Amino acid sequence: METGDLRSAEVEFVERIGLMSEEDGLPRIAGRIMGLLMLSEEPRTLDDLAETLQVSKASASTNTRLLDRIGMVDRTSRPGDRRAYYRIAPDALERSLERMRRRTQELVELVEEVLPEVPSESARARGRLTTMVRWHRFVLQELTSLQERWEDDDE
Amino acid sequence: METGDLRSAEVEFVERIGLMSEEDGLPRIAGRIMGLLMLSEEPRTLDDLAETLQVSKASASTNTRLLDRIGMVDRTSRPGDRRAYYRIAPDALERSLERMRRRTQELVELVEEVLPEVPSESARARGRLTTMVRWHRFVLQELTSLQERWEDDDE
DNA sequence: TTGATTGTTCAGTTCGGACTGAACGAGGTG
DNA sequence: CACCTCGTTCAGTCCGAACTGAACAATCAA
Repeated sequence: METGDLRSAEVEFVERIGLMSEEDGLPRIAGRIMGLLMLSEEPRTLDDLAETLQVSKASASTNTRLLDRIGMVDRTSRPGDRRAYYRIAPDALERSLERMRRRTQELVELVEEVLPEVPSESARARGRLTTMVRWHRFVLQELTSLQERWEDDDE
Repeated sequence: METGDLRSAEVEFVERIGLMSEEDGLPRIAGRIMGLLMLSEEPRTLDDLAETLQVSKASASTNTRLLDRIGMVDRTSRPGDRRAYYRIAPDALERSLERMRRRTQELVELVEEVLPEVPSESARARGRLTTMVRWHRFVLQELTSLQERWEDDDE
């Protein structure tokens, strides 16, 4: 088990990723797990994660499951070993973008739903909302093409 | 003062924007203010916002100031009137993108700082981190070009 | 069977940000 | 001056998410 304490620069990195994740709406521990796994040469077990990050096994379990569910980490395994080994999902970056796209899409739908309710006398409001829809649709489309270009370029 | 209660579809919209903002790391009330101002034909005073949203004036004040600071709303004024009138900043959409760019930039710097600390034996980890930097740099650059294309296209 | 090992779930606590009431400051008006 | 109006700030409360300990599967081994 590749445990061992982290060096101070690594601790710092893990904490900063934890804080950034919080701003993203993920629990801090989930972020710390991501940070640690980014730095890890080998996948890590639940106990390893809990011990290295000094959090309870319950938290480690809850948060790895969360990260697994949203596709940010993968569970892997080894022959003759009952434990699960967690690693950063190979497509984690794409998943992040995917999450962003979904959020943008949600906003577009929300605005489109309210638009018919805004009286036609409210010309400024209607114009503003219409622009919002156009903008977010544009962003949505660009994010998709961006990803395609990356995938082409990456190989 | 263009007060008056909101219709139910509008209340629904305002609440949903409030919830989405929370996921973005903004207070719910800040989001509700954004939602309300999106729908408003005229700018609104602090008292108007507080009353319509049924929150304290203190909250309205704190959150309009927050939104003003991050450039999402504007304070406007009228002759012979001491009050401030708040509206969605005309460049609010660009500001959102700006915020996203800053966050991406921060992440790039963070990873670049930790990379030299990762031992050269950790080939997988180093490769992963390097790809992360490349990806986010790519996104950063694309977001900028995206905005330029929008601005050209918009006129 | 008993006893480890691994992981999940749940009840309860903790902690921090959001929100409010109230006091205050800064201007304006009579 | 006294008395508004408008807005900010601060101390304190409240609420909910995050986290933990402990109990509980489930699986394997002896």
